[in-house]
Amino acid sequence: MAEEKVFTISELAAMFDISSRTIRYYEEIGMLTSENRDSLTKQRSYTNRERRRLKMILRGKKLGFSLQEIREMIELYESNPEGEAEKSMIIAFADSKLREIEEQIMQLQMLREDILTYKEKYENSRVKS
Amino acid sequence: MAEEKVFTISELAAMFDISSRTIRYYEEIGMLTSENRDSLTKQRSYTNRERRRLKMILRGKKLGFSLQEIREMIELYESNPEGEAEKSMIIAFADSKLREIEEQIMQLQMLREDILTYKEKYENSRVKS
DNA sequence: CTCCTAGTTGACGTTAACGTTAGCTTAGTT
DNA sequence: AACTAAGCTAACGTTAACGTCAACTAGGAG
Repeated sequence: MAEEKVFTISELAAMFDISSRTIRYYEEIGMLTSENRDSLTKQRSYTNRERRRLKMILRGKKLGFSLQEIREMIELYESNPEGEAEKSMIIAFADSKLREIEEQIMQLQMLREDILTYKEKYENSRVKS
Repeated sequence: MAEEKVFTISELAAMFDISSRTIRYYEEIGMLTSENRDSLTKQRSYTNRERRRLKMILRGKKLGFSLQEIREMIELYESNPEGEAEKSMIIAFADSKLREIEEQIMQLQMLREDILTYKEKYENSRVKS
């Protein structure tokens, strides 16, 4: 197996155009982990696994979810349910999130239509170039 | 013309399930106006026009936009451009917002797919009822 | 050895978006 | 007349999500 590439905190920050502080903050509140820190220098290092996790967090943010909501989704995503009851709970949670997301998509499409209509109003009133 | 119905602040708040304070706050930062306040009691009253405006604000919030961004969109929406230059600016702004929104819709659809896939994984592993 | 760069840990500062409380007025009961 | 409900202003409080700054350490470059 190829040695997996690891990143420093500022490399990771640059990738997503955020600050190092933001990454440390996410760790502070337990949304990101940095195991295998250099035992001497205490420097953090990140693997692709953490990079993907961070990407999920930032996607959630862009969609308007709070870090708290994102945390719940991710925890669910990475949970390993034991019994049938837990599985059912997960499915129920997923369903409710799905409805939320579908509602959001619909609203966005309506907003899109509104803006389009609005825009056309001005395009049609322009002088022919 | 029929007399237009007006609402008190708490009626309006109840309609949208928000607090009166929130409405006053929106006025404070200039996103909502309440003309025609009772000259003696200083009580605010709202017409359908303001109700629609509030609805737009709340829709924006649900979609994850900040009040500042929403303010810009509404200002644009209600602006009355004079020359061709202004119209072009409005159209350009609308286009950029449209791209933003379309991107957001795409991301949401991807998230939706992810959740669906994830959910099916658990549904298929359940015992037949 | 000196300097510079990157990183670290506190800890306090900041902004948006309201919540909460106090003290006052007015309108409508009882 | 006393009380209650709804609203008002002014002002301080709160939470999320970082920004910023100080004081320190380790690893190279020259």
